[in-house]
Formats: sequence, structure tokens, C-alpha cells
Amino acid sequence: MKQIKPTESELEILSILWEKGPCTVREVHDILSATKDAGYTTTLKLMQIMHDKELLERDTSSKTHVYKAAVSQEKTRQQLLNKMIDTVFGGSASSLVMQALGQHRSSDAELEKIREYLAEIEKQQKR
Amino acid sequence: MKQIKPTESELEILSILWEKGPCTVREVHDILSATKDAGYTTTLKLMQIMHDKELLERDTSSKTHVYKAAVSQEKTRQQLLNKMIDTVFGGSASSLVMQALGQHRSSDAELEKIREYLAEIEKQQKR
DNA sequence: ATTATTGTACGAATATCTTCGTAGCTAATG
DNA sequence: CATTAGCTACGAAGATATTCGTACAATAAT
Repeated sequence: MKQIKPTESELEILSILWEKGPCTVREVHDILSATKDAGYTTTLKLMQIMHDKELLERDTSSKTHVYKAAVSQEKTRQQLLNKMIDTVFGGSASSLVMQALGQHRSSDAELEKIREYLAEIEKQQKR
Repeated sequence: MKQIKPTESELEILSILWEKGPCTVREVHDILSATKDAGYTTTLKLMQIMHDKELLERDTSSKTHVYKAAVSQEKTRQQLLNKMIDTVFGGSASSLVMQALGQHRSSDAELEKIREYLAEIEKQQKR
């Protein structure tokens, strides 16, 4: 399986594309520069590199190119998470889960969803 | 708060020290080289750099220096986890939790522990 | 005592990531 | 039509991470 390993900066760009859908460099850069201080060509170069790495696809049919994520948010999340479970939590997903639950205060609705999810997993595993 | 940001290689070394307690470079290197192909001086240099960064403490009283982790596993896990929640899961801890539960098949005992933990959190939040 | 082994220190090569300046092209503006 | 503005491509500098060779000191073995 192809390993998806975006860097910190690349992840920021992917996040924008996942949320907004296909974007021009300009659009991405405008969003990015709200929180980050970097020049336009920096964003451009990053996105070109990401295209080389096949993290992004692009449409070059018009002068202004349009980029979109070539990797799904789902798969990327899963891979990064698995890696963290392995390298930081000694392979124990439940250690990670408990630590995550302990820290961040989750809403009632969220906790409810998690509980339902748990129940479902247990039902499946019983089989 | 001081940000703990070990690199991939540094994390491997920290993991060994967390598990084994204080170690010499030789001990760390022997464990490391079981899974990784790197020279002794590479490990040495890394640990020296980690000492500069204050990720490790060391006892130089004897010729062979003894290193130990200067940051706790608990705190490091929490920081790395929080960062991942923010950068990868849009700040939603429960998104991360559900994804973690969905993928890794957890044992009955682990699921049980998580359920208990959930109950406790809910009890606390009711107050 | 001489040699081999084991250790630290350190400079430097390599790789990767990030950033930006500049050149050159095209479209819009006056 | 000349100028300005917006875009891509690209080289290269700077920052950080990784790797290793070599020098030198201390200890152990012959």
C-alpha cells in the first residue's frame, strides 16, 4: 500500500482542499495566509511539489491551474493515526483512545455517538 | 508550556528509554539496530543532540555515559495527540477516537476498559 | 608495555523541508 | 499598443534532520 506521509505544511494545504474542494493556488494561499505568514510563491511551490508526490491532482487546461486532493481525508487520517498508535502508543489503540478521551472535554452528543459505536463493535466481535 | 517535539528517530530512542529506564548509548543502539540499520556513532550523535535539546538527561560521572528521558511518556503522548487532534482531526477528539476504534480490533478487555472510562467521564460531566 | 577495544566529541556530507527571488508568459487595463 | 497585474516554472538559499568518518582518550587484553 502506498504510504501517505504529508509534512506539516502539506497537511495544512490538504485540509483546505478537503474542506473547500478544488481550488486555485490563490484561493489556498489566501486562506493559508490568514493564519500563516508566507509568500504566494511559497504556497505555489509547495503545491507543485505535492503534485509531483501525487498528493494533489491538477487541471492545467486554463492558465490558472486548479488543484484538488489526490488522497482522501479518510485514508490519510487512518494512516497517520495508525502510525501514531504504533510509534507513540506501543500499538495499543485503546491506550490512545483513553488518553484522547481523558484530555479533551467532549460534548454529550459526541460521547453518546462513541458509546453507540462501541456497542456496535462489540456486537460485531461477538459473532 | 514547553513544546515537546521529538522527531521520528528521537521518538524511537525515547521509547526505548521509557521502557528500559536509564541506558548507555551502547544499550540503546543494540536495541535500535535490531530493527534499524544505522551505525553506532549515529545513535550517539542523536542522543547527544537530544541532550542539547533537553529531551534527555545524562550522567557523565563514569566514562560511559548513562542517558535517561528528560520528558515523560505521558506528557509527550498528550502533546503529540493534541497536535494530531488539531491538525488532522479538525480539533475533534471524538472523531479521532471513533476512527481509532473502527480500525484496530481491540480486545474485549480493552473495550470494557474504555466503556468504564466513558461512564466515568459522563458521570463527572453531569455534575 | 604494546595492542585492541570501547567510548566521546565533533565536523561534515547528505537528505529533506521550507522559503523566496527572478524570469518569462498571458491576460487585462489604460 | 504599452503598461500593469497575475500566473507558472525554476533555481537556490536557509533550516532542520540524519548519517557517518575520524580523531582522540580511557580501559581491557595479550
